[in-house]
Amino acid sequence: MDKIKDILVNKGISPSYHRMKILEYLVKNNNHPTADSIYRVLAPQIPTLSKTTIYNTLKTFVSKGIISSFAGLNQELHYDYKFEPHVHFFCRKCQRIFDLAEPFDCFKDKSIEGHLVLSHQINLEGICHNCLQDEGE
Amino acid sequence: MDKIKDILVNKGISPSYHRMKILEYLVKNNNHPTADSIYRVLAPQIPTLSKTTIYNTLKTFVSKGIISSFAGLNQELHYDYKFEPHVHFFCRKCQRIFDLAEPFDCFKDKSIEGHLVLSHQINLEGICHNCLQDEGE
DNA sequence: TTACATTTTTGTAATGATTACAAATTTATA
DNA sequence: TATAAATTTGTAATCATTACAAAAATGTAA
Repeated sequence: MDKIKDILVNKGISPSYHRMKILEYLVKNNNHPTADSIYRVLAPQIPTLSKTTIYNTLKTFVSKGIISSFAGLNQELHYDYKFEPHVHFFCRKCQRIFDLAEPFDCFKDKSIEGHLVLSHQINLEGICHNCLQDEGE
Repeated sequence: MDKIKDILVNKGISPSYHRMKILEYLVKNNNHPTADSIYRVLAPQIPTLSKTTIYNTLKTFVSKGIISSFAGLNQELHYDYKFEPHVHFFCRKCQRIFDLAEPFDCFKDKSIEGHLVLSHQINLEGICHNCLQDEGE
């Protein structure tokens, strides 16, 4: 839990209880949660927690570079603590999101056709391993 | 205009007037429009046009593979008729979207770690050429 | 052409994620 | 302890998108 606090302090964010709990959730669960799914898990444990706090906190974390966000198949924002380079695979059947290794590294902080690239996202879409097996049955 | 009609008929979509005008707009304007921006342009020319028709039509086109869609910086859906492989660059300052050449081709219809990849999107974010120049001034 | 069925479009209301904002609470500071 | 600042809450607003039923347009058969 001190590790969580350190992350916040190092980024100049005061480590309030709610912020620590939300970041702790993100660090421990690499399941691409949405604001709503975080709320559903944490609200029972923290009865006073409001959804606005979730949104505020996530927005703060993204702006400070602690987490990243990306749009899912239905436009809902998902959040990600993971920072090793990876790509997201969206399964059209089960709607789950998988992390896959990034097979190259040719964008970050480069200049491409005169444009300065600060971040990049690679999104794959298709049928996941499990759903392919289910189709076969 | 016959070309527009052919595209629709070939995909099994009956070429109604509104559908043709919307597809014509997409074919002629490679400016990544949103449903709303299409509406703002076409509504004055077609006074009876409703926004729901825009949404319905775009959804039909996407499902038939005539156009593709992607989420912009603010989650709004943008539409694209272009089918040569390309990546999208989002400028954080001017919010414009640029098409850049795709520097490799290693996803489409491949199987990666057991998952079948049907489509992919590469999104870059940063400061565009023009905005970099403005900063220098 | 007319009558009927089907398709397309419209317009309004609903949905759902996100944000704005002011009040309430908590925390830090003097 | 008193006061200021930061954080959180809760409700209401926003905005893109969708649902849905009515209206309009189109196609078809007699």
